[in-house]
Formats: sequence, structure tokens, C-alpha cells
Amino acid sequence: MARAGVTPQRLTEAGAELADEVGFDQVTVSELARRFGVKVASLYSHVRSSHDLKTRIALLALEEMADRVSDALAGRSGKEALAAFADAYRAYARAHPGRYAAARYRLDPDTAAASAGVRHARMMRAVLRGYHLAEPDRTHAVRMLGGIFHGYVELELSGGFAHTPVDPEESWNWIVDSLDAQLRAHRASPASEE
Amino acid sequence: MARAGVTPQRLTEAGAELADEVGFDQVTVSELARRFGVKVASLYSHVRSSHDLKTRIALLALEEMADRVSDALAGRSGKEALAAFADAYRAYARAHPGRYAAARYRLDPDTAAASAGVRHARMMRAVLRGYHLAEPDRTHAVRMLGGIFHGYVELELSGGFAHTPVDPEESWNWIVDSLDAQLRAHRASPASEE
DNA sequence: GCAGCAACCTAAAGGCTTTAGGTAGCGGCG
DNA sequence: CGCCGCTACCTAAAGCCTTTAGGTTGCTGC
Repeated sequence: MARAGVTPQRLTEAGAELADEVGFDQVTVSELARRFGVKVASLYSHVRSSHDLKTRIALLALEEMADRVSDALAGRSGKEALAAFADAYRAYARAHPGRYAAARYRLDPDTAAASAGVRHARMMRAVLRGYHLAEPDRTHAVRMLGGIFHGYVELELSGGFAHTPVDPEESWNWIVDSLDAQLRAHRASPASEE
Repeated sequence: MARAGVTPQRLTEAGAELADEVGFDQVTVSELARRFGVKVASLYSHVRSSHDLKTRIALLALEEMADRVSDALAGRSGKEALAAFADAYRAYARAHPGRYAAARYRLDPDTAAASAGVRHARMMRAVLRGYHLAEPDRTHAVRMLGGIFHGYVELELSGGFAHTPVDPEESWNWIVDSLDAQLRAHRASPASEE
């Protein structure tokens, strides 16, 4: 019988695809085996466990998202950079809800430290450089932006905004504008530059 | 043999307890049966399905959270109300992570419409009354606050702030302060009151 | 005191994960 | 060219979860 040519990479790719189709928590080794026309047990030669598979998908998603954000950020600073980050983030989540959910899969500390998650953090801080915040304000701001980007996108994705007839796009832009204003207002009070 | 005295209410309560102990997505009809010293199939007389059980837990959590927020809001307005809402919300999530996750379980539209979720929305809008925002700013603000409260709490709960040595409490207060300032800045530009 | 309604049970099917151990393509070496 | 061995893929089986069907039995009220 012909071999299916399964590899961890192809599995991860297909898993990400599947996540976008049916939701990340419906991603299952069994379903993947089905799609590859292969018996379930066979996949365990390529992937250690279901958790391992999900971790790989998460890492892929983090990587992809970081790439998008990185591209969006290129050559921009200040409010432009903030908006570019925000929009890239949200766009990715909307285009790839399953992968986005995967990116929020809990990784163990070592894996997380080696993931593209650190690029996200670095980029966020880079965006904030344009606002000249002193510590600990900068950390507060990172957390605020991380929280709202994630929270807004998740609420939007889960249909939480369906009740109200206001374009989520419009709200998003309003929020980004507000955040920009708010951050500018926080500009390091004394002349304490970084 | 003595009867265990299972009721939908007790199941829901125990399910919420279990969620806080092991995480909402580890809540299982089987485990609950074990805890009640009863065979799994027996629970299906009290609960329609696993999904039904989870829905009940979600409704309970929404109710409890709305109660806490409602208590916190009593007699407050303006920034005080904003902070009370925020703190009550975050405190509930920290005290009951499993229930908090349950509260985010996706409900079908009818169930959602009959849930305490609408109280949440009403209270949020009530808080914003203190800032005299005109539509659609008010909706934008609701979404911003909803997003950030949820997003921040989720990031904090998932350990996302562990890397940085800044007290999450401090960041939270900073964020609430910022949001307050930001909302005050948005005060209905013309004299267009509600 | 017993009739009947729940509450609880056994049985069974079907899905997912994971491990153990067998079979057979296929690339490379003699 | 052939056959050797690696490894991709397979069968089998155990364990856990959900859900349905249909049988007992405890309790409550007449």
C-alpha cells in the first residue's frame, strides 16, 4: 500500500487547518488520521501525544501571528505602529480563529520561552517605545494592550457583539484611538527618558 | 441502598466546585458521578447531556458574578463605580477560575438572552452613565471595557504575567485609572446628553 | 399496605487516546 | 540486481468519556 507521507510538519499544518474549520478543541488525533487516510495509531510515530500535537499547532500559530505583526510594524512608529499591531493581531484572529485559539493554548514555561511568544512581547514593547513610558508604566501598558487586544478579539469571535448594531470595526478603531491618546497622556512625567 | 439525592441544582453546584478545582474543561459527567457515589448513567436523569451540565454551570457562574458586581456597584458612581465593577469582576475570576471559565462557555442565543449576561451588560452601561457618553461612543466603551476586563483577567489567570516582576494588582489599578481618564476625556463632545 | 413514580442500576455502543508489537514499502549497500 | 533494514503504517487492546435502552427498587401518598 502507498505510504501517506505523514510528517510532523504536515500534521501540524493539517491540524491548524482543522482548527480553523471546526475549532481548536475539536482538533483530534483521530480526525487527523482520518484526513490522512491512515490509522490513528500510526500518527503516534510522528507526534508524541494529543498534547504534543496541540502544542505544535500553538507554536505554528504564534509564529505566523508574530510574522504578520512584524510585517505590519515594518517602518512604522507611534500611533501608526500601534494601529498596525492591533489590526494585524485582530485580522489574524478573524482569518484564523482556530489557530488564534491554538495560540492561547497553555505551554509549559520552557516551550513558551522558546516560542514566538517572546517576539510578541518584544514587538509590543517596541511599539510602546514610541510613547516614551518609564517603568513600571511600560509594563502596565504592555498588560493593558495585551489584555484588550486579546479580550476584544475573543469577545468579537465568540459573537458577543452581535446584539448591538454597531460595527465592530468602528469600535476597534475607536478603541485604538483612545489607547493612543491615553498612552500619549502617560508620557514619562519627568524628563526620565529610557 | 440509600439514595444519593442527586438534583440538577446539586449537580450544578458540584460541577462548579469541580471546575474551580480542576478546570472547567475537565468537568465531566463521569467525575461528577464518582463524587456522588453514583453510576454515570444515573446522572442522565437529572441532566440532559454534558453540554447541558456545562450550560447550567455557566448560568450559575454568570449569576454569581452578576451578584457580586451588583453588590459592589451599590451606591457608587463615576470612577468609584468603574473601579468597583472592575475589582469585583477580577476578584471573582481569581477566586473561582473554573466558574469564570464556565461563564465564558458559549450559550445558544435564547439561553444567553435569559441569562444573567444581560444583567452584566446593563450594569456596564449603568457604570458608563457616569461618563455621559453619547452613542455610539457608549457602545464602543462597553466593548472596550468588556474586552479589557476579560482579556486582562484571562492573561493573568493563564500565567501570562509571571515573567515580569510587576505586581498585577498594581497594573490593574493603573489600567482602571487610565480607563477612567480616557472615558472622562470622551465626555459627549457637544452638550448632547442622553 | 401497596401502587407507581422516580432514582438508581446494568448493559452496550461508539468515540477518543495511548501503548505494544507485527508487517511491509523503499532507499541504499554489496 | 537483490536483499537488508529502517520506519511508516497496521492490528489489537485497554482505559476513559458520553449517551441510550431498559430493568430494579426505594419512597411517598392514597
